[in-house]
Amino acid sequence: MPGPRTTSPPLKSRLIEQAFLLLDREGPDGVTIRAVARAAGVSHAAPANHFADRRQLLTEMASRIFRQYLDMVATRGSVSGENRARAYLAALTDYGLSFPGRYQLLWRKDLVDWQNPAFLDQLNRAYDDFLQALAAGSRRVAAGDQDIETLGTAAWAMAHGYAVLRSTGIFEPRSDAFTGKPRMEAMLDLLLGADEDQRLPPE
Amino acid sequence: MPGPRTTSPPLKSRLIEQAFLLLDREGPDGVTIRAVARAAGVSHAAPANHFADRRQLLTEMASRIFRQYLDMVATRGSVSGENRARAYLAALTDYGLSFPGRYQLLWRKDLVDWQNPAFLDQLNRAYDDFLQALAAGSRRVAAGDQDIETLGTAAWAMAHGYAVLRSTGIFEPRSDAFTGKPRMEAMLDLLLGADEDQRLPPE
DNA sequence: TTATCGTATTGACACTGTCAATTTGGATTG
DNA sequence: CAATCCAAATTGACAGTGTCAATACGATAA
Repeated sequence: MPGPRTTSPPLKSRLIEQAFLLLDREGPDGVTIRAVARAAGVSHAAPANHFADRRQLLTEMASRIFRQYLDMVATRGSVSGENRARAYLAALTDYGLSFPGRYQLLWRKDLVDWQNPAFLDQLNRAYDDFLQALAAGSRRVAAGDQDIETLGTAAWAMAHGYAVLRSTGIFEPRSDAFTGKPRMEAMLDLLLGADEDQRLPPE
Repeated sequence: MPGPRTTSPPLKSRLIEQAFLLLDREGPDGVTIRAVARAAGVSHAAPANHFADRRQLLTEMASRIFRQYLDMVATRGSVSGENRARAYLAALTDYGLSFPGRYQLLWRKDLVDWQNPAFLDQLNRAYDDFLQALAAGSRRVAAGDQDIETLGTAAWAMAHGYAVLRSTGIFEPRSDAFTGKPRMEAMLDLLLGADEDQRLPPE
């Protein structure tokens, strides 16, 4: 039996596709059920068959966004040779600046259901992996005189905060005055140490 | 003649008062023009005489919130004796955790007009003061081998990021495993140095 | 008294999310 | 093949929202 012959791309995927276009163009508030339906060429109530409500649509989008971010981390880590912990952090701000709408959505608790088990599990798994990579690359943690969670929280908060503040326009993109490195790299050096776990030669 | 007999407190201040009640109870999205008008006991279009649109109301609220934050910084600095830079950072997360709705509003670019000159000026002035305090308390900056803006950006981003992530519930309130200090303090130690610019005895 | 002008009210419009009732069309039966 | 069934899409409605236009109100000024 040759499987169910799908007559056209299922509406659900078309809806999500259009929703992402709206998200990138107009931000989270532009993603209304009715606008998505219009963009997909269906009636305003058609999406209700695939998403219980607006929050569920946005939660599903957030889940995909997070997966996309993790892909970026994996790619970056294996390509540039920087250690995995730094890849997590640098990719976070890079992603936030490349896709402001998607990034903003991720942290809008009112629009995304953080209690969603799939989403929560994905996030916890990533954070644990990040902490492990961080511990492996830090001399002070290895020596046992530094709380890995404090370091991890500090680094994650810094990367996230920088992404948010850059995307609001409060911070300008500048380089460190002494090293010439991009600001984010210099900031990570401050926290993680410029001398430890560097893989690239100082050029 | 005993002065102009004001029949009742001016509507504008009553509106803002009710708006803050709504903000604290329901978050930024609960502050609708109509809800504020209802709470103040006037018709739905009455606020239009005092705020051109919803964005302007929320921008005015954001301005007051920022001023309130600066007051908290000043009080904290003069009471605890910690240096001014640390007071800025600690107060930021404290405020964010004490008033989640107000803090969330501050960073909602879609709801608050960051280009508002008064608001922008207030923010820049505070940030410059923060940088100056930071420079005064840092040996490495004083020695001239550390970009003060990188340090300031890192610290500000970290404090803001931590406030946001704590208020979403991603991070739990815990103490540093080695020093026993609150997490935020331990994080600041990582960045600013635990040994420099400490005013309080180690108890 | 009359005129004026800032302020509040009423009413409307286009938009939103969500629910109920209905239609549709393809697959699954008898 | 024809009858049935059922998921999926449509239509229509309701209560909200922000915002605009026209109106009514009231104190002050002439």
